[in-house]
Amino acid sequence: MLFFHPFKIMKQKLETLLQHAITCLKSEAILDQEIAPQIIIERTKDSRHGDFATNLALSLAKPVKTNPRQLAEKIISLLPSDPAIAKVEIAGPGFINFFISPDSQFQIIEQIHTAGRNYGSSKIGAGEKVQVEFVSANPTGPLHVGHGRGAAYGSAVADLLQAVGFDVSKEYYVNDAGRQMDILAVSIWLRYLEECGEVVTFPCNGYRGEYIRDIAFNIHNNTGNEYRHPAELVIEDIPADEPHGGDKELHIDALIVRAKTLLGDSLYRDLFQAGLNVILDDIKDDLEEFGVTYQEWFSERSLMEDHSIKDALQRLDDGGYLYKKEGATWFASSRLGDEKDRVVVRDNGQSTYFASDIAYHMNKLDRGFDQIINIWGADHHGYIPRVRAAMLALGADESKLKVLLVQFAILYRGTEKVPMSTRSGEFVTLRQLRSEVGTDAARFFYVMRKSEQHMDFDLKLATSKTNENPVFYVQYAHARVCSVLRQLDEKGLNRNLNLGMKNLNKLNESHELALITILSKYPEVLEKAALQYEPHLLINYLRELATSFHTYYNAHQFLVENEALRNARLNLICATKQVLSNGLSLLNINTPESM
RNA sequence: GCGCUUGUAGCUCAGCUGGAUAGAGCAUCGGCCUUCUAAGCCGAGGGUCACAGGUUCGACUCCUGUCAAGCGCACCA
Repeated sequence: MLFFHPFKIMKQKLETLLQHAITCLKSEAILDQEIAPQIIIERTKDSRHGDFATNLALSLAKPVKTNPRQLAEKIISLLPSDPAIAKVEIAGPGFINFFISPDSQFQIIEQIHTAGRNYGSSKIGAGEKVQVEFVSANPTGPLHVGHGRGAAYGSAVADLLQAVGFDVSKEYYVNDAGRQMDILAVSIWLRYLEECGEVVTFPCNGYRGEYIRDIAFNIHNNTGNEYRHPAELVIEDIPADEPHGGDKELHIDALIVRAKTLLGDSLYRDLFQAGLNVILDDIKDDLEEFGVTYQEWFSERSLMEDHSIKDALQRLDDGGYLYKKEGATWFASSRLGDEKDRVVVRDNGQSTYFASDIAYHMNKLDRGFDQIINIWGADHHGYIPRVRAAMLALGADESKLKVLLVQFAILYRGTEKVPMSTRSGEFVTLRQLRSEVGTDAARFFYVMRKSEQHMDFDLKLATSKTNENPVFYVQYAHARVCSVLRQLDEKGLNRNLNLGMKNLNKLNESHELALITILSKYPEVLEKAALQYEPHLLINYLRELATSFHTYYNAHQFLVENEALRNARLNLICATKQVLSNGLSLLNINTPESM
């Protein structure tokens, strides 16, 4: 039995015992036969309350019409005895507290040793295909620190799900079609023309980042004047830009049209593609260096090229969900919970971004995923009802769709808010952040907070080398165990695994028992963090584990004279090292052997 | 105006889906290195859980209302 979880077995055992007591209560006519109480067994917060507790007496007090403490006493008297349970107590208003026998607790150390890197993993998600789509930033520039949070969170969620047995596929939706990409192409073209020596005024709505100049520079270097046209022709009869009393949208749209006519379809496409490739490659490298990898990079444009959009719209039409109004085609999403209907084909014949998204979700459904998880920036929350409506209209079970929102991190430099806008080119990139604080710290920091929580990210603090960052605290615990093992070696001592396992019962210091209890919680923490999509629970756990270890370290010497005790302690701290390593690795954070 | 999210220590955040005395980290103050790394440990102070009602044995947690902050309400993506 590879995935053996003592805690689960313990809970099941307690449940069986309590069930027995309930049956007795019924046969003694204390409890009505009809009532089937839910037995809830939870971990205690405080070790003085034992290891597990149930509120059964509290919830049954009313139907039984007696006070909870009296009932608890009765229940306890009806419990069969069990060697794994050392003590049962009544506490507070009527809780029943269970104290697990130490022998039973010690088993966990052997479990961890046997399971190794698999300790904590499970199969609860077995047989279920899950897709996690995240980041999916427009390939119009480098990723910034806002995307970083989505990347860290999304990959953590996916990896957690994988660890508990789901068949997970990570995917990036590439918005390689649409107006924003045209604006990118034009921005590159204009910078290119500047490289050629033409004098053009850059549109206020264009992408102004330095990376655009780099791309233009390279294109000019590689292809010479192939894309060159005189500036006069480029701006001839173009409506004025905003600073000159015009409309910036009209201005840039006219420039797009001009670029297409002057360059022709083929050259325009080449330019467009060159920009896309450079930026997308950069994003891929960036994410990979951040420890984020994907199974699939899904192209929006492919949905147009293989007629998926047409097919999807056809399906909506077949269901009677499409209608024409004012030259456009509308999806009657308001009939399916959206606040109003949405355009899917504009009056100029172009399909909207939403139409692509409908096709994309149809494609996801067709690929047979049981769960479709979309991780979006919180600013897109208004978009959820229309996608749900699309799922329904496509005849899908909309509960398959889960949208998890990530609040943007608000950047500060000290007390000063850092303004961010991709267009203005004024942003801190993920790459900058990583090089300043390190990948480990960045990942840890991002995932440390609940995803829907607004997050203040103080660059000054994160970039300062003062190491207030909790990631070091956890890594340090791991490094300390390694250090102890090195010391063992230096002292010419050997580790005797079996001797240690035989003497686990010598671990009776309160610090040791506390540490063992925490180690035993890891599988349930992992399971919960995965099923609730809350990786911060894992971080919290690792911090708690590290604290417990550091406390123990300071209170007791591990490398003691007594060989039996020494090896028992070594087994305990090696189990700790294993769990720290499992947790950190899952989050793609390094586990240094020395610091 | 409508909708979504948030409001917990001076600051940044947890709080196991309704349980026991609301917890960490940072900051402040006081202790601990001839002993396995002091990036550590121990202790102290600090709270009307935004506010007001309600539901029940029991509410930070659920319901209603109010206030405050962020975001969204396109034939943009």
